[in-house]
Amino acid sequence: MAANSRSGVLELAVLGLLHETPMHGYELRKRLNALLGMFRAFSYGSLYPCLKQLLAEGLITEDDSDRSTDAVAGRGLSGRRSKIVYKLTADGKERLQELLAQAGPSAWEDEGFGVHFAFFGQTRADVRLRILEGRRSRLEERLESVRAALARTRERLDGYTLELHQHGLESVEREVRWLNELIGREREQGETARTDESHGRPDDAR
Amino acid sequence: MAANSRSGVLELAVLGLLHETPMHGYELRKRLNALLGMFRAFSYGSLYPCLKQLLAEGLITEDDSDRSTDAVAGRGLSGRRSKIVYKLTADGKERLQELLAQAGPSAWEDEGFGVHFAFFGQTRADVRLRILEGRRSRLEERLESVRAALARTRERLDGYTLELHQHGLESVEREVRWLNELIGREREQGETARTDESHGRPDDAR
DNA sequence: GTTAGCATGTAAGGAGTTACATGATTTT
DNA sequence: AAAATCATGTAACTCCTTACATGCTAAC
Repeated sequence: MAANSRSGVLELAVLGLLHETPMHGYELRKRLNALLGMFRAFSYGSLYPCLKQLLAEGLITEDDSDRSTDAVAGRGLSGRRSKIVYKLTADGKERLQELLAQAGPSAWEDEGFGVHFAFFGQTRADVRLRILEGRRSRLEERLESVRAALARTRERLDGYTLELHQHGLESVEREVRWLNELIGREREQGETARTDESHGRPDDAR
Repeated sequence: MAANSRSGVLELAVLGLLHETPMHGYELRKRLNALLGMFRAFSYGSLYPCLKQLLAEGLITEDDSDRSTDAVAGRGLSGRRSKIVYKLTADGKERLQELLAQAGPSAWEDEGFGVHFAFFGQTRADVRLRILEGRRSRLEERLESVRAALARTRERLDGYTLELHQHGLESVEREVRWLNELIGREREQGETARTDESHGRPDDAR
């Protein structure tokens, strides 16, 4: 059990992308930043060391399947190819499933949520729901504490500080509404699935 | 020129708060996190070393002005008081003005913007405007690149990824609208001030 | 008198960036 | 053949957090 901690976020993102299709590092980084859009961006300085480590742990391997195209550019036995295409190993796929099944704080805190959400397509329905609910209650906690702080200090705040807090609150409130919608949809889906599965319509727990 | 780089964000926040009123570290941290609300939070592990360094640079000093209350708790000549109240020195005030006058990337990138905005009350009007405009164009760049990436890859995205990008885009668009409003107000104010100045009443150079 | 919270600090380390170094490939 | 951009990698450094260590002070 080489219980390893390699940031979590990057690992999940890399494994998730490589699961869809094998790629080399340079392309991986571009796809990564396109996928994460507004939420995050990684540099080569973090991506390559991560790949190196995943390789060392046997979660990914160099993909030699389409040598044909690379053989020309390859440098025989002497050294490195100019492109190194990585793909998941069986262990890597297992690890990915493990990461996708985690519905803890790492999945709903600011750093992790975007990445986990981006791979919801590969995530089990019940895990999706728990992550969405986890994030929602996390945000609601934050709302409460900021509202309380605001109420306490309202008088002695200048206009700009007030404006900042107002905008912050509204942003988070907006995200909560978004989450509510998503959660609603997930529950509907869940019910439909369960109904289809049984026949008429039994009950809906919750 | 001991051209020093101590993160910027924390330094500004500490100097800004201490300029309003002297405080000890523990209280400073609470005020800091209340002030920054949703945007950031600092732990003691970063605050105390920062205070230590600011002290070493002579930007802040221990404030012995209200000994009266502390004298009881103070431990005579032998050692530490239980509370260490810090205040700005003349150098510290100068440094604060320097930081508040900076209208560069550090002021409009994600990490810095919130803090700079929180101290807009102490910032010159022209600097405020440049920071707001800088942030706006930064966000617009981001919007463009994400929209472009979205247009390129729209077909092969699953629903969740699309949803994530959509929400991200809308959040940023919302912030841009907010900035537009603020910029509009700033310009109005600027004009009013200039009009007043040019004939009616003299000026108030802050 | 003991728990809870105020108050200060340090050491180790996590997570990532910047800047650099190097070379291959494509475009102009 | 020069310039751009693709591609891989490393070393040093930044900024911050966690966990620990310590003691005071107020409340119950």
